[in-house]
Amino acid sequence: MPELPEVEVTRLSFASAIAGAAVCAVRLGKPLRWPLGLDEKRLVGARVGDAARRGKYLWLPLQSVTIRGGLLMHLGMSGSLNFANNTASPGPHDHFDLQTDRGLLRLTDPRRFGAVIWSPALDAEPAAGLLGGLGLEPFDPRFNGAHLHAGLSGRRVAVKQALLAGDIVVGAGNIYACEALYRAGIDPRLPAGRLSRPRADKLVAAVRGVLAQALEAGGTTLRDFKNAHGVAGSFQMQADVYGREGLPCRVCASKIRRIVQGQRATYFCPTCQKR
DNA sequence: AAGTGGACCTGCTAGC
DNA sequence: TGCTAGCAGGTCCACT
Repeated sequence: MPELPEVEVTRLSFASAIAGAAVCAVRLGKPLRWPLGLDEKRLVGARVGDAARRGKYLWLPLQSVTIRGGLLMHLGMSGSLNFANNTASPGPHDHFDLQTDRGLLRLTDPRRFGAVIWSPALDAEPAAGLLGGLGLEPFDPRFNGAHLHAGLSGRRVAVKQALLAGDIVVGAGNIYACEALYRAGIDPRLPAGRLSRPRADKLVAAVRGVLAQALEAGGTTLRDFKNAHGVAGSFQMQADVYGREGLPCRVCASKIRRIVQGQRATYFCPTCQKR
């Protein structure tokens, strides 16, 4: 489900409401991708700080007299967070509850590819080892044509897969990688190392543009994405290629094609996007 | 080192 | 109507 816009929309929808809250209880459901890494009772009494985001990870600082660190959360493919006052009893897919004096933060994740991990760090950067290989944030000014071009150079994988890998720039998942390449007029099959410097500039702008627009639309809701207040996103209405196999390109009316790259679906316009 | 494929888990949809 | 195969927004890990 969640690419950067969805994660950021989620963060923005509950961060200010939960900041300063005190943890009253914690409930764990079925196992997620990794264990919490701490006896959950130790979180009780901790104060919640300002929620942050790095890539598709959320960072929730927690501090008490006995602990100091935070929860690194990932929504995987099917996860979503809800923050509300009413304490409905947990459903079969609710696998993490953080009950606070200001409401219940609940992770719902049917496929359980998501994670909630305790990390004794002061911020998300050094947390766990999971963030180590991440590339730049897409809105970081250092993410520019030169950086992208250098990151892609020498790589023989398709540019779409290189974008998805997240070691150059984070945040663009399968939907937005397809959309960005379409906007930049780049064939997703182009070997990464063959992307020219001018086209790298275009791709940087396209990645930013697509993510910014999706952010504004509240993210993409293909089946079940909702922000922490249960509101769906609407970017899917604006997608030019993703999920539009066989439909006419909005620019040239060619049929949008679907191929598979690295076991993931890729959608593109065979006319507008060139090698 | 970079590239590839498998793994994790559940639910929904299309097709027979 | 009911079963099955295939597919889904992510990303780590083992292996070549």
